[in-house]
Amino acid sequence: MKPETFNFFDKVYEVAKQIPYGRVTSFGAIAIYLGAARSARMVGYALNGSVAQDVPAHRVVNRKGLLTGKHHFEGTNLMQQLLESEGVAVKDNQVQDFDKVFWEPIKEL
DNA sequence: CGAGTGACAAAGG
DNA sequence: TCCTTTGCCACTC
Repeated sequence: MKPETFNFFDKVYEVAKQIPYGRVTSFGAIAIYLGAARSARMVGYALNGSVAQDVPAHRVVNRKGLLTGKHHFEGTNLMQQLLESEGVAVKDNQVQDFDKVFWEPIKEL
């Protein structure tokens, strides 16, 4: 694997994999950590293949704590169930105590 | 290589 | 924090 292969997408996967249990992060936080704060959309775009990358994409939500990408999961409430199983309170597709479970790769990494 | 696209974010109302 | 508009930028075709 050459460094050139380690692109934006791959970095997103690496960061997402490092999200601690019971914690969530936002697309913007990951984007900033990757040095592309304005490419937050790409983070979500990359996570499209997160399932194939064994990435817990259910821990990645938008900056409001909303499970914007639940539509990309199998079921309609799978994403929420996964988070609740990890101890993250989710209500109406929105993460409760978002500021408490928020995990910033910038600080942690 | 140009046009379209998107799991967002920030700014304005 | 709600709704709308704008910007952005990496990826795909």
